[in-house]
Amino acid sequence: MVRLPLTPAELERGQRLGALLRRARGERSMLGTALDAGVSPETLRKIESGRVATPAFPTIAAIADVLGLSLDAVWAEINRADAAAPARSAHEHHAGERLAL
Amino acid sequence: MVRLPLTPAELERGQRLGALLRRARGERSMLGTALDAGVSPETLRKIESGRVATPAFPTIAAIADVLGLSLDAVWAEINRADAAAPARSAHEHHAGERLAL
DNA sequence: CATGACACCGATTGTAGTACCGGGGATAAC
DNA sequence: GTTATCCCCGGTACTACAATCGGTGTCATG
Repeated sequence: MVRLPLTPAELERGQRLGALLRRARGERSMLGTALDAGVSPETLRKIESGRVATPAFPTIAAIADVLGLSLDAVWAEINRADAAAPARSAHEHHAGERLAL
Repeated sequence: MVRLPLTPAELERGQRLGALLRRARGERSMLGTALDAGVSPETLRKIESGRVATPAFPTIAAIADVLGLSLDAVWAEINRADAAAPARSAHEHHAGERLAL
């Protein structure tokens, strides 16, 4: 394979990521949030709607920064319900447990 | 534009990200680290060598997880020397200051 | 010397992220 | 009715990532 299609588990994690960001945005406008984060409003909308499952690290970091979210907390949260679905490697042994800051 | 080419600032940030990860890996083998994180060894090598400037959020999160790194600390660190280079939006006002958990 | 394991590199392939362009709907103000 | 703002959506375009396949070099071991 050259670029593995996203697994169902990754797609669901993308959904949780989007829902988390939308919740954290609260009353703020999507447009202003996107501009403050330095990303396109369409990009933010696609991430929030879960249509972009694995966004770039700087993109999520910038958005989390604007929303006052901890990246570690975000990562831990969206992996909460992911235990039963092995990602792509048989080496997967314990993901989401070394999050202490 | 449709998909802006990476800016020099983003490329340099990618270099810092790679250097940081390589430093954090220490004596551990690149192969084992990549497999533990569930990513391809080539992918980890490209990230560490700075040839992939904006990796996916889950990719960096998985690697940081294996290395015991805080994502917030990583993001803050690689943005340290980035103040003089405006990213892509004039809205950029203060990046890397809301990292408290 | 040969073998194996590890790191590095160049080239290639295919999917996916980012962003722009319209258009649509809903609300509120003038 | 018009204007404005905000959110949502489908389609499109271009770049970048993720991964595989060879090949090269090194170092340790047999």
